[in-house]
Amino acid sequence: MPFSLATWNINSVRLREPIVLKLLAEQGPDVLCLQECKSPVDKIPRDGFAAIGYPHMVARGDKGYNGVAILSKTPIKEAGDFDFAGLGHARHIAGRLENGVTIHNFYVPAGGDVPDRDKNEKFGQKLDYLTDMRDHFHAEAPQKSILVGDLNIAPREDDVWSHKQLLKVVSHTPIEVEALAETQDAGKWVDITRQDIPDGLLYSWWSYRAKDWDAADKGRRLDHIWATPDISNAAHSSRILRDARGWEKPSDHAPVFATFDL
DNA sequence: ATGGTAGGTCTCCTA
Repeated sequence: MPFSLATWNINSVRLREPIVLKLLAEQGPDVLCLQECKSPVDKIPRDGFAAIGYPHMVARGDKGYNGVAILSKTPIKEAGDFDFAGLGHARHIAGRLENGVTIHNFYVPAGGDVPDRDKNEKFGQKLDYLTDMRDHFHAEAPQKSILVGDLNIAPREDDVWSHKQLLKVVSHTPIEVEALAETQDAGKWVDITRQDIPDGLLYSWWSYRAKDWDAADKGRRLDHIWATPDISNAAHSSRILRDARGWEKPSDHAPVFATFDL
């Protein structure tokens, strides 16, 4: 049975309920993973999602920050949540589908503006978060699993609009790229988006601060879909729905999709 | 080099 999933940093699920509904109605992924819901779990507008065919949800939430949720057409069971780096933030939720696939939904800390942990505590927290992710997946090899989310790192030169100009910009510094690679290696995670689309510029985020995000096109690929080797061959049809960045009251992220024949 | 926009919330913090 093929099943499709999408991951989307929604930047307030309550404010953007209309475009979440639009995405679900028009694209119909079986599973939608959201980050930056910025809502307590009991205030997520789940009735609206249920009404159009997504009655199942697992989620974690903080009051005004962070927050992750997995919406599903079919039943999904909670399968744990991590508090990496001991931040006490709602940045991860895992769910298990009836087909036995485990989905990890992450919102990795953005890391502040200065890429130096001595001058910027947030950057240290980001690196610590990635170290704990790495250690976890090293200690316990994930199987039949998909890891998605806003990982807040654009690893490849063609994942950013200018590799050279972003080398010292948080999200594309060599130390972050290395930390992400170590996390990926520790779980033997396969980057599904780049497995399907190996060549060319690919972005999932464009700053709100650009005058004309579409024309300037100064994007970064911060949002990822990874899978374990036992199911990575089943993946296909990856895409990024750039159109959604231009919708009414948009998120600054576009949703990333993949399909798995399982 | 700087400042630009957006969301949430006990007015500034986070991205």
